[in-house]
Amino acid sequence: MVSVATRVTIREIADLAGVSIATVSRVVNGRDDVSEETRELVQRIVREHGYTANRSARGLSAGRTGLIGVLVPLVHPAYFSGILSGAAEALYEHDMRLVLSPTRHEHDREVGMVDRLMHGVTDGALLVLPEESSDELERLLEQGNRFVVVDPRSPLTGSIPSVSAAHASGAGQAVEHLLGLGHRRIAAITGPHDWVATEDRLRGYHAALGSAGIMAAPELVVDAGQWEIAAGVEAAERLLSLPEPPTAIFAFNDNLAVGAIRAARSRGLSVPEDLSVVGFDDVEQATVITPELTTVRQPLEEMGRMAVTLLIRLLDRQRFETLHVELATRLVVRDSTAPPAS
Amino acid sequence: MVSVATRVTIREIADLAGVSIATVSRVVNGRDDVSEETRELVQRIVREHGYTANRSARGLSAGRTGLIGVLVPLVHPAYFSGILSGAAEALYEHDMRLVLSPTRHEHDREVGMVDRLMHGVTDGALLVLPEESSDELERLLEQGNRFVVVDPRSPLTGSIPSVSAAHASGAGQAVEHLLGLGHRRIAAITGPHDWVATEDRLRGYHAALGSAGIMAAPELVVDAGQWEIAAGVEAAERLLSLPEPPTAIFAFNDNLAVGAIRAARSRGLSVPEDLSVVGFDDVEQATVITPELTTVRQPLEEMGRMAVTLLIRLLDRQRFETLHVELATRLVVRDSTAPPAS
DNA sequence: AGAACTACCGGAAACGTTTACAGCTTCGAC
DNA sequence: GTCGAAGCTGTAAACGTTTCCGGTAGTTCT
Repeated sequence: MVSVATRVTIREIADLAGVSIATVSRVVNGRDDVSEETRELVQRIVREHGYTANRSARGLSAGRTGLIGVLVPLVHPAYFSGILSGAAEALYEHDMRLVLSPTRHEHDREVGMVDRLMHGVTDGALLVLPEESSDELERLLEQGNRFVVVDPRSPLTGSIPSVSAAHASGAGQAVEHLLGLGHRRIAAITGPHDWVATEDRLRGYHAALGSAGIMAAPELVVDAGQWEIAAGVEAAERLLSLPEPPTAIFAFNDNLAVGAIRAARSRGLSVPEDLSVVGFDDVEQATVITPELTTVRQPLEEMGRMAVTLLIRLLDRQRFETLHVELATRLVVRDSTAPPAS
Repeated sequence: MVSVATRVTIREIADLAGVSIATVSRVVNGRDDVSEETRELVQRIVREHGYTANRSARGLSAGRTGLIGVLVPLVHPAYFSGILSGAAEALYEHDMRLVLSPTRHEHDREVGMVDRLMHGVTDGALLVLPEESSDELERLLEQGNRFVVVDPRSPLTGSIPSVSAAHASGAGQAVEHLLGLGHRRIAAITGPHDWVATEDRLRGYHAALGSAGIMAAPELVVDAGQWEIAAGVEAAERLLSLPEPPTAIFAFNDNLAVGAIRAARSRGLSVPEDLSVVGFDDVEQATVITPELTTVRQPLEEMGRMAVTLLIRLLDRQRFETLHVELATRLVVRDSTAPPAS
């Protein structure tokens, strides 16, 4: 019963096949300088014994571990799970694995973590919503670390590879949808103003209004300052107590939209009859609340997959041509929007 | 710009400190057979150069990689993210890392994955909600794999270490709460009947009713067969169209509870005035819906942490006396419950 | 004063791979 | 019939640690 389970090594496979370990290694790694019959023989033995190369040994010898670190703030579960699952799946297809490193709140730890993570543990990393400044990231890159930023929080300088969603275009779609329904007084509840997501969505909002020939009223744009429900409630209350309140609110994420709906309800307004609300993100909760939320879907899984693709390319060839990828967003129309009351 | 960034090795630290690599290794690993002054000298140099042991090398040499795998079905994001973040944090405190392996739908892959994961990659694993039968798990254990099961889906036989939530006690609390409000016709919407979670919660439900001297009416227990919202809607509709409908529903998870609320609302019943609803899990969504859901909180983070504790004990060969840990659940009273209409 | 510890440290062998290099065939061309 | 090239394979040197084993110096005991 004490099967100590000492795993089968390349040595044993080699002996069994009557070849050298070098040959086994070549077969396992798909090199092409092996004769067809040797290859088949070795492959059969490998299969029969369920041999897989010891990753530590491979890591030591070849300098690549097949592990990718993912630094992600666990505070946004609904958001990060999409990215993670996309990334994990894409990595799996390359026989690589994902090492999860939750970046808690403490900033100072973060930059050191990338560093530590890389050393002898992972070949590269995905940084999701990093706190780091562009400068710090640039420095990491120059030190030879290989990573891709997913959904940068601050604008990035040229050479840092990144994947993000088409914030502006998504915001545009949202506003156009509301315009199409006949709304003219369309408010915006924005997130923290130093986030790329906020700035780009704001740009999209203004652009859409502008090309419909509408001047955005400054009092209709309120800064929630965060992404949480409570902030959404508060911002919406400000909007709804205006002398001439909006007939529609575009909230810059789903949480804020939920807050807006709550604020409306507590004033006796019903959504969407008296007020239309659009969110952004399309997290799971969007379909849980009533009415189900019209919102802009971020392609989270796809972002994860794309980030992996970029990173692997980065690791293979040393030079990286495509630096920044922006993935399309799409408006999902549900029940929280309708033509204005009048 | 081609700073190849060759990391500092133990060799260099040793040279710098004028000692052998063996001594550096001892210091770094906190062995006690090093003189105080040598230790301090080495520690200073290590700190100055930011040296960390290459994990691949350590893994090869010592047979331990400091990585543990977590097999988790990514289909339940709200649920797993709590466990993951608890586990990751606990691991971090032991300077270990978490390798994420999403177990998609394909069952056959799962058992092989544990196996593959262990070999030269991780020292052990956490299996969250495994599909495997107790027998298969037992076999894995005997092959020398070290793992802890988190929230077993099927009942486990003796020797498999596991962490789970106090399903029965939580269910009891929920029912007692409803009884305390004055409810007598309390229905249950159960999950898939072969899950431990379902069976235990059912046991708690019956026990609480029983000790209040109430015989559970069989027609008040309906099997949703899954954990999704749609199933909850359907089950609740069956309950509400009974000749003598319940005044309260205990749904076996939050999704089902959301479904129940929807079903009630679409019949013109309002929650909690006409119908009380209690959920189970306390996922993020519970606070998003209106009314906010009264529900039984599972200590997800704590489960993750505890699983790590158990696993690390298992790896250290400190023989483990406690095989199965059950963590307490706690009723969180919010707005979806109230005294019956009378 | 010698023996027996103890505390500390270094040498060197492992750990399981990858890969540069060299060696052996075989074959076509001259 | 020799030469070079091409195709295949084996040898052995890395990769960066941990840890066993042995050695030296100092200390205590008898």
